[in-house]
Amino acid sequence: MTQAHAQQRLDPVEMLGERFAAAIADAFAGKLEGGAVDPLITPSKNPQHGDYQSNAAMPLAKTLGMPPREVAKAIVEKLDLGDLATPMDESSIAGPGFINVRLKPETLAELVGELDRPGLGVKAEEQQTIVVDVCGVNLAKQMHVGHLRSTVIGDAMCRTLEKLGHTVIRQNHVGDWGLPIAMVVAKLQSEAKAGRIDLGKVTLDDLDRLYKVAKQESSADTKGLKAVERFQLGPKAQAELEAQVAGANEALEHAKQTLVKLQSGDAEIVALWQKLYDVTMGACLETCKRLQANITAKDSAGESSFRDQLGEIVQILLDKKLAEEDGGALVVRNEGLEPTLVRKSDGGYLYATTDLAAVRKRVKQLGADRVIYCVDARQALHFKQVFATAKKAGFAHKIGANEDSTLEHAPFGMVLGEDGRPFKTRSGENVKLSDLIDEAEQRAAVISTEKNPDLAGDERQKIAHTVAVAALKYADLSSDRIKDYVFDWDRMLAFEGNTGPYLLYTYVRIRSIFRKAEEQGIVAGYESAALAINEPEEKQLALVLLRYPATVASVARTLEPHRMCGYLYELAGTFSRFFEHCPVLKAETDVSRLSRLRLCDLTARVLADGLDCLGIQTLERM
RNA sequence: GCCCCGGUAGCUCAACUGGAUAGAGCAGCGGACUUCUAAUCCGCAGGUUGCAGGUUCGAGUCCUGCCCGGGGUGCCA
Repeated sequence: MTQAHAQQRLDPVEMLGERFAAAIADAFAGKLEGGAVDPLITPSKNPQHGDYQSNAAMPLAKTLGMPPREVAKAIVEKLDLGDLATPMDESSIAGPGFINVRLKPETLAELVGELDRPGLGVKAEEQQTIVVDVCGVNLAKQMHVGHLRSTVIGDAMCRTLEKLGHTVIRQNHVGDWGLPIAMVVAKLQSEAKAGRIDLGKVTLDDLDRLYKVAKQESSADTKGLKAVERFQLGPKAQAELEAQVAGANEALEHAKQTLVKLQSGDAEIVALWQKLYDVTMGACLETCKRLQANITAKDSAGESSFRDQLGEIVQILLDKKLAEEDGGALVVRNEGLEPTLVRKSDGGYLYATTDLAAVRKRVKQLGADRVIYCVDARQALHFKQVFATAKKAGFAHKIGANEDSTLEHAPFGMVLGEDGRPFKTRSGENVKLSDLIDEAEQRAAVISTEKNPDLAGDERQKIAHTVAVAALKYADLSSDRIKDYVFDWDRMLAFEGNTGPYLLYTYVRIRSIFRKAEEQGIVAGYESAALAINEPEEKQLALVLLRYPATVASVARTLEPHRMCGYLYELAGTFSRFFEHCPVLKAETDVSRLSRLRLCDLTARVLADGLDCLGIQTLERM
């Protein structure tokens, strides 16, 4: 038996699918046009209906013009499930034509045994090179909850894709270029010259503050001025606003000049920019590390790295007659979309231009078959425009490929506070990601002290960190990413419900069994013990375990990590019920004890592997 | 104005992309601990899936039109 064949036998859905497909082809030979019929096998929701079911009869009834139960009957008559399942007959058909299957206990044991391998049954897919846009920090800005989502969700996608054998390249598209950055550079320069800031000691907090000041200073209150003029609010108000507007225009002009210097490689300005870059990225990568997100310096690919290609990109668009002039600017028009601005009337480029260059690099240089953007949902229109334009311009065509690489936006919603408005501090500032992690750790330490006072201080700190990060990340991953989600400390750190801590706790309980088993000297030999799936709780556990490989695949397909969370939560719950009803160490027979130990071990490994897909680490104790 | 995304139990969320009686957790009520870590488990109660039509053997899921909320919308990124 080949490895591939051994793997193929693993998933009951596929195994049953093959048998059902054969039965359908046999039963309706000559009556069905065009290829194989999907046997529509799915695990049964309700154990009363069996373990698996085929829903194929109903849609077939339509094309065949027969009553669905007749179709089901004809399928069952031709069905050869061999020794996989208990015998099938008319009583296997229910409702409008569901065909219910119950696996034999021995078959179930064999399948679980096959799952119990190093890869846990996860099948390597046809290998692709996949570029994932993650994190997306901006220079001189603290990371906030928006970056948390891109980082955590993006990293989870990457890990899941890697688990399936793909080559994943993370790209942190750092916002490190353009007028806003030049504004901060200009401000940093003037502050340093005035002796108000020490360039050797500058922190991200300093830069964040300068950013806000600079932005404030260079945004002219022309609306205010117009209002004052229109409503004649007095010479004093008018003079103040005129001064503000004049000052802002001056600051803006200065920033533009700084940008020109930066672009032309002025040594002093470039050094200041480099300072900005180093300070920001140092803090960003440190935060990624604390979050156990696998994003490092080598993944950084800032907007600045495309600065010399923007003219060329636009030239290609012109050569291909895709870009046209409109009001002095250059736009690309795509069917059903707003025009995409790729060059301003003053000759400057826009973020669409940079993103087009990035698509080209990712596909042609990095060799991406699939490019995924884990970015805020508000960018949806922007990405539609970029993708459409990139495809027309040939930027999405991988060298030697037959078709364009897929470009996908995996959007996520906002993080809201308990009041339902964007998550901010009381004073209306964005919450710093590093502060968020600090607070999560403090809260986790308090809870840990309450629940398990015997732990040593340093172990508690370690546990608090792991639990805090798990709670924070899991909260972000466990609901459908497209929706906004409500940030709630108590809920994410709760040990009941669909939370990180609950899953960690389940894992810890299993590990505890093995410590105890070792103390009692009864741990040997469970790895290869015969599995005895007899009790209903054992059976349910086995059935849930078998769904793991398909779950990994579905997360990779849909880019929805919350499916993994839902699965792991169900696994943990099913295990807890098993654990409640089926004594392990005190099992009645040696055979049963070893079998259950093996189930425990397998469950722990699936939990750990699934959490690893999400970028969450496990613990031995908590 | 146009486009995109949401609307499911009092609250926070699921529902394997059209399948059987819409499921969890919290909050409420009632049970099970000299434990394999009770940070758990069992039970009760809680629903016109925003509204109205339509397609289908079957709709929370698909199509149309409304209502509510959020977001986006050529010279910021």
